[in-house]
Amino acid sequence: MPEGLEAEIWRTSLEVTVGRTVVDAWVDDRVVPPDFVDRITGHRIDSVRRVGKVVLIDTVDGPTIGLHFGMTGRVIVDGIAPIDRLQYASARDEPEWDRLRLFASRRAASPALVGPPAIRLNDPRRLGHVSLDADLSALGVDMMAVTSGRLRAAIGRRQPAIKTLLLDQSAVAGLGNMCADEVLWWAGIDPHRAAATLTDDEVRRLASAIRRRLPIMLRRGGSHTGVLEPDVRAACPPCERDGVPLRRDVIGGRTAVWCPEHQR
DNA sequence: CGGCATGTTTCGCC
DNA sequence: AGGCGAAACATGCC
Repeated sequence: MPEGLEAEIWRTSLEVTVGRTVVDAWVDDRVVPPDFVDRITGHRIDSVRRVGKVVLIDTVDGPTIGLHFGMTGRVIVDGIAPIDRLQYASARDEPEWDRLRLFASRRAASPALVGPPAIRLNDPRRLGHVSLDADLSALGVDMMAVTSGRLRAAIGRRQPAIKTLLLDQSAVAGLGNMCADEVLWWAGIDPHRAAATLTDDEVRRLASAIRRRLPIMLRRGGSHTGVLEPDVRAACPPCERDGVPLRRDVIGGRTAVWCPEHQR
């Protein structure tokens, strides 16, 4: 999926739908609960939230819709895609990739007045899904609420590589593969390091990198706007900090890009 | 054509 | 029991 930053961008763009009433929905029932249309039709959108990488749409006296994006899911609001192209997904907008279409109106249900969908979830690979009243209690501290203390608590005595821990949504919710590499680069920590071996100072640096860099990447448009942007990840040029060639290693089944000179 | 991809879940093996 | 890695999922792109 898109990472938490993309979810946050979509959450913001979905705010224009607050106050509208869902008058109809179309679903791909392979990734949407079978009773979705019945349960959601007629309910007014109350608020839009983000938890980790999940966008939540609360309805008045109805269920909370959860949008889970998988690797290639994206949101289109009133025909506008806030993120036109995901790095590793298609630039095309194929209606057949729609998994959810929500039709909404500012009045109570009157299908005759309904135009194009207010909200579309478009996902070529179909690794995403839609939930109703999902249980998100297993998620760890949200990426935007990380502090050194909370990060230290999330690490505990856990021995997996720190890169793996940052991707574990039950430890820290919202970081994905690109942001995890990015904050480790800024913190100067080798992604292979066993999480529990990080010193207090290293945990502080990591928490600080998360707090400082995420808002910057959010402003720039998402997870792909860091030092380790996609071109850099693919080519592994010299590190912009110290000139030593970047390296690629598979850690926890995911490609990690890092600098062997300043990340220790 | 082969390999890889901003992710999550499941399965089998220590 | 618990942790870890590989595989599976599904499809487009380079």
